[in-house]
Amino acid sequence: MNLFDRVYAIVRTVPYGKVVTYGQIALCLGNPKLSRQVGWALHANKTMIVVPCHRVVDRNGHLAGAFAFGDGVQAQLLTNEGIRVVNNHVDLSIYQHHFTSDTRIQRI
DNA sequence: TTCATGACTAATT
DNA sequence: AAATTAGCCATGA
Repeated sequence: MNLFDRVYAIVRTVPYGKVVTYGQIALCLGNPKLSRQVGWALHANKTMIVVPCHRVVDRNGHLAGAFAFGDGVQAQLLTNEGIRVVNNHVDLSIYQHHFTSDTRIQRI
């Protein structure tokens, strides 16, 4: 299975109204150093309708740049899910999704 | 095979 | 606190 497909599979598990970090996904892939490839996978993602890549943010809760979705689009999508987005930033302590058992616990 | 690149992260200025 | 540097590694040329 491709790295990309694994990334998509993980991202699809993120529930409505929650977000995850690239590092978390990388950790689920087995190597926390893969965070860049995670972002790259999402960049190459053509099925953004199926894969909720707007729920993926960086370690600080900052949204992706405008180049990825279009200016303000990701913020709007997250807002529609009930997530408070301020200045392209979300509060991870509230909205970060906690992966279950089979995945390692992410740093807080 | 070697080189450059990137939706990242951590450490240093 | 903000900017820069360095490490990371799967792709594509």
